[in-house]
Amino acid sequence: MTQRYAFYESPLGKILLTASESALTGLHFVGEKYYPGILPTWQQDENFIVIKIAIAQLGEYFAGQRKSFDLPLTPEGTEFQRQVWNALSKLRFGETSTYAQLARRIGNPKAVRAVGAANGRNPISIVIPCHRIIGTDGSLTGYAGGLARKEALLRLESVSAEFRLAS
Amino acid sequence: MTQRYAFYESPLGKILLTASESALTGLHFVGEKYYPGILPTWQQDENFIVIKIAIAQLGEYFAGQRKSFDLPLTPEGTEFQRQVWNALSKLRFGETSTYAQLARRIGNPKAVRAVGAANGRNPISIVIPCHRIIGTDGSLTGYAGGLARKEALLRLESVSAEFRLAS
DNA sequence: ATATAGATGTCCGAAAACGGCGAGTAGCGG
DNA sequence: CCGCTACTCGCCGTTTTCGGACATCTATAT
Repeated sequence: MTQRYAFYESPLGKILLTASESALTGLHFVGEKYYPGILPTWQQDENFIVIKIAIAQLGEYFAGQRKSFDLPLTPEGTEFQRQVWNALSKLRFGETSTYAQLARRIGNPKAVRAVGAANGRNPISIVIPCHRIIGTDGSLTGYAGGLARKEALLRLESVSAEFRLAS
Repeated sequence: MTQRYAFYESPLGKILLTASESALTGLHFVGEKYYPGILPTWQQDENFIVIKIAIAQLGEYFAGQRKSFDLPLTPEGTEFQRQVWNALSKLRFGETSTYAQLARRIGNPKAVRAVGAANGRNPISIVIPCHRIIGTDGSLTGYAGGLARKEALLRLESVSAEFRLAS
């Protein structure tokens, strides 16, 4: 099963999209913490249907016209990670939650730190909204793409980011 | 141990009274500086014996008919605070004292400022007469319920407030 | 197997800030 | 000089803040 990929120039920097035959498998800011790189066997194809749709929806999202994504996704990870990402996906545009709440949500209330780790390994940024998770004390704490991007995304979703930073 | 409470409309404003099973635990002007608020678990009961007596005696006090209160009290606070409130209670109607004198009285002559703080946290206003404490230079300096009320109480006790203010 | 690190949260102790003050000093104007 | 005001500084308990230690759970690397 060959992977296709393409780049998209977002307002927050260049993004790499990767797709399997039938679904999106990755969405990473170029050069971010866990940036996967490109294998020689992959083929670049910005017209591949899944990728095309993804890029279109991203455009709308950054323009403030879209509040939820509608795309086939197959994020690859362990059982635990998929639980976390699953719970993540239920957060809607503009909502935020904390690592502790998320841990409770998946029925593993003490696995707070593990949730943080899993959150960081989210392979499909933005679409799986790992940026909506902040610390219990309101601090942003971290983001694979850099805190600046996390703040920008939250601001885009009109969650008063300044307020949170002020505290 | 559930708390009961009731309100009393005094000439100086609405007052919240709270009581434990056997004694008065609080007496605050509504909205004053350290106003405690009401917890959902408390029950309103203006006919509870302790509260009833308190209200009756307050009525007499404000009418100028009563010069000392006769009520079971259990003010909650630290060791130091209870010392201060205890010493306070020995001041009689019409008497005044200073923060410095009070500090000496409890054998901690240098804790003047701390006495001021403890004074401010008095949970049972009027009955524990924190309003009878003024600055060494005769100024009223402060009152959780507002200086106007302090002055009014002192005037009610016929301590020539005008004289003190004039100086 | 075992050890280690991570996009956390809680707890506890130390340290600093904060008051319902007073005494002491320095400036001002009578 | 005298009286008054304004300001600084020491004092002490309480409250708030801050920082480090630890608990806890997964994934990754030996």
